[in-house]
Amino acid sequence: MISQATEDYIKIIYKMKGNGTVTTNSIAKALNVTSASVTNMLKRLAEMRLLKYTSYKGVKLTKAGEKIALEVIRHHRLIELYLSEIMGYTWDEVHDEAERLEHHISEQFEEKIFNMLGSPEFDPHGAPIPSKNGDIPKNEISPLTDCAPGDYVRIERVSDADPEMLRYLSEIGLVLMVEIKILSKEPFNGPLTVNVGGTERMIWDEVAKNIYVAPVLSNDKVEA
Amino acid sequence: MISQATEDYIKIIYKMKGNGTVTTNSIAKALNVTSASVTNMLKRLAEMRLLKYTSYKGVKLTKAGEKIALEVIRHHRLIELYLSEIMGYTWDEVHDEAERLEHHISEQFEEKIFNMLGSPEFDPHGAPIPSKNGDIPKNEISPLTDCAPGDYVRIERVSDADPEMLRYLSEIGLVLMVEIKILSKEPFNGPLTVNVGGTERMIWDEVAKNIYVAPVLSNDKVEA
DNA sequence: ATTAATTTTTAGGCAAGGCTAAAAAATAAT
DNA sequence: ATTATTTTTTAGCCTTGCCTAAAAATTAAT
Repeated sequence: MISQATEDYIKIIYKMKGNGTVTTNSIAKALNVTSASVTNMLKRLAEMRLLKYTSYKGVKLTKAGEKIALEVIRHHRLIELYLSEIMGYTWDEVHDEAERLEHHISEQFEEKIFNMLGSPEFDPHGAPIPSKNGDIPKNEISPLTDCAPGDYVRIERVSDADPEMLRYLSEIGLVLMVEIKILSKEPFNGPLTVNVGGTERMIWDEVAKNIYVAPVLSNDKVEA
Repeated sequence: MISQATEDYIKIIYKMKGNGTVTTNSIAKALNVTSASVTNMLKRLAEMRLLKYTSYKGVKLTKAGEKIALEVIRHHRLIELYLSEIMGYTWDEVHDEAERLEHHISEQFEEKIFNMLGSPEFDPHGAPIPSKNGDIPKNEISPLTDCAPGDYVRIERVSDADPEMLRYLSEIGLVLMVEIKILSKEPFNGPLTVNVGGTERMIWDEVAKNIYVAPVLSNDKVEA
């Protein structure tokens, strides 16, 4: 049996591999443990052949490790969607519940909710749900912070990490699939002003960082 | 935070208090650990004031311990019912899944499924679901083994421990709420013959032990 | 009432997964 | 090219929960 701690380490390492080298320190921060604990654990995970670990250098998941990461992430996102779609959770409530349950559901449970949800590809925050064999649904998105005045975009994904932030976002109407128009943008990571459903809103960096968008073609149908 | 091991010990102790003294050995057998491990754990649980423990004598849950037991059992039975009613599990599949999940759902999750199920009182095997404040729904049932020829009874509860047994029982039509007539019973724990939906069946001790029934009044409505 | 059998506890260990404090390595700054 | 700083690793310790083997207590049997 594979422990919860193991799954947590593997998952976080998988998630961090996007932004540069995965260091002992960064793992420690992400998991809220000391670096010493991380070094210790990395050695054991390397023993189990879930990752390659070279002292002082860094860490890289093996195929086996990546498989586990994707399974856990699949669980997490399916559960989030299930809680939201079937059980009436709001999108700020699903993360914490999923974070625990992801380690404890059976394959059967996974299959059942996958079918009940109609083979979904994205979770309530727009994150892709890895398929059973590890494929990740693609969608072309870019950070809201990269937008320029005049852009007309649709919100395709938000970070699920901070419930407070999610509540704030729904309050001001920034939910998935909403289309917004960028009105202005200040330099040096300054705030954007956008039009959301007729209302003008200001979105500063700390908020914008959590939002990913895709361009909307003004006359979708015609150009498709 | 209260560990899974703790919950498992407390739950099993609670369940065993019905049949006489709860001994170190009986706990060990039920949990599939050594007696030495049990002694060790009991000392720690006593420290936590979840039970009273006197060496060589026995063990008794405190109010606090009992509260935990009831919470875990409530979780277990609500989850079993949810899996069966909402997710389409069969009654032999629910126990194992519930056994894991019972330790990891939130209060919110508990409340949601409780409401989705319409404030249920019994799980798919007829076991009572303790209420939030620890009350246990009563129903008057007796072991099938206590029946006498001529009795006309309804199956009100079955043990959920053995999936194989549960599959067998459904196969021969012995499911909850089914009414059966006792045709004969051999002495010395010998087999019973019963009439189940028109078919005559033989039920021997090992099977009958798992079944609990309540008498059916031949003309319910009139006598009620 | 002893002896025999059973049950329970003690003693000592082990693996997971944390921690702190100190040492060592790598990186940055003069 | 040293010195200073930051990062990482070692070393040693702790708790939880499990184990085995031996000792002690209890219960059963003569």
